[in-house]
Amino acid sequence: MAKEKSKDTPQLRLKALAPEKKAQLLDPAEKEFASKGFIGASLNNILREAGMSKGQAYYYVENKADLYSAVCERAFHRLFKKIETSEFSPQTPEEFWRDIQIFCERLIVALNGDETLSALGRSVYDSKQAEEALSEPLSRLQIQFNQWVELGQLIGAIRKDIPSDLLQAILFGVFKEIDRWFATNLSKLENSEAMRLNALSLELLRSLAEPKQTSN
Amino acid sequence: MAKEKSKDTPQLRLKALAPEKKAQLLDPAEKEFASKGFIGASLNNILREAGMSKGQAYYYVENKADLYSAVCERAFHRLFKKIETSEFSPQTPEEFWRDIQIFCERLIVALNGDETLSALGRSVYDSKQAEEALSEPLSRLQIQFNQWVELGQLIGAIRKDIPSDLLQAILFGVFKEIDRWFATNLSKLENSEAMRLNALSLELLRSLAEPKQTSN
DNA sequence: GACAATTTAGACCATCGGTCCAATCTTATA
DNA sequence: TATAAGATTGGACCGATGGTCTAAATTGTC
Repeated sequence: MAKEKSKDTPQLRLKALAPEKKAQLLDPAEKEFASKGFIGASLNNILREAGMSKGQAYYYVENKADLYSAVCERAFHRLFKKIETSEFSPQTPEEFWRDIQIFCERLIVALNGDETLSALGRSVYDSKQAEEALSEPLSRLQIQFNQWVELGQLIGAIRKDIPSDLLQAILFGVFKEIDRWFATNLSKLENSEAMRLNALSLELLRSLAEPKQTSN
Repeated sequence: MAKEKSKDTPQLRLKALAPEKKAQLLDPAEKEFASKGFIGASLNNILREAGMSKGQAYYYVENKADLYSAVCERAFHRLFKKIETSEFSPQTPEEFWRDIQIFCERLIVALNGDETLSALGRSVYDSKQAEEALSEPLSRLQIQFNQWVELGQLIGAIRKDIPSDLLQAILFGVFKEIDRWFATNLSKLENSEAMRLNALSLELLRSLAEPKQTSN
């Protein structure tokens, strides 16, 4: 008794599931979430598409938010496998910002090559609920981000006069708006103009984060 | 026949409604939207609270989004009556940014004095749907904002190397994140620190919007 | 082959925003 | 004042939503 097989939570059961069966649920879910957003996505639709009964799905997933989270985690891994982050250990502000630039470029390339992925990414902004559903993976991302910021501060690439979570929020906010703007306006843009704005955007982020020249 | 009394749309009927009856619907609605957000708010709840039947409510309001919009418009007027915008015709960048600062200070004071109002304001970020529901008043706001930006560009207070809608989105985004951060962190802050960060935030916005020193 | 544990199907639930129309209440006209 | 026409209201009803529950089917074990 009490075999402790520990498959007693939906999340663990999902993790232990055969890949093709996992995909049977997550693939249609990803398509639906990416195209309709978190709130607009219909669970019933997804299940119909997946050919799966409610009882079955809810055996592997806690609720809609949990399904969304699972979908996003999978997509997230897919993205990071594409980016294959190289080592990141800059010694000077110049190196720091060069590395950041390289990372951003890779990110952009990766996202451009996978429309579903980037649509899914943008779906985070669909609603508070979507953001809450991803609070766990997002906070992991934030920790990573924080390490970068701390490193940047250590070598003088990033200002110290703003609470780091506020700075972080601002940078994320700017990044988000730029991302959104490009997502809706890229098609109308000359290629050269697009590249100019791209470079400019990064400079904008940099100018926000850099220490003010006066002191510090 | 065809008397053209023109009360044939819910919006017009609502506008023509006796103030106290209008309040009977909008007051509970405002409370609900402010505390639960656009999506979380329950129409049935609001109607129960208002002591109003569905048929009645839908006679004065097109749908949930329309009700939300009406609530926000009313709150918006309330806010602007508090701010009483003075004339705005700066001649130099210094004057421009001073005026902006004055405006921001008034805005902050006004919002601090009305928690429901600021909660309602923040509810715009609840979801895409909320934003869409307010697209009309928001676009009016944007026109106003654009005029400021154009004026600022004319007198050299605002950069011209970024498409103005992108710049606008970025500034709004930063403003939003700062607002959010203060909303959740203000209580933990020393008063002097709060004031320092407040001034710093404005400088941040300014540094984003100002022309780069090198050229124009 | 028998027993226990895991897995599945899908009826069922409350609630949601929204529709509809018969009943009532106002108003204008004759 | 009687009546017809319009404005207003109540609330039953609708399809769809995310979520629950349980009896049955399947699988694993000895």
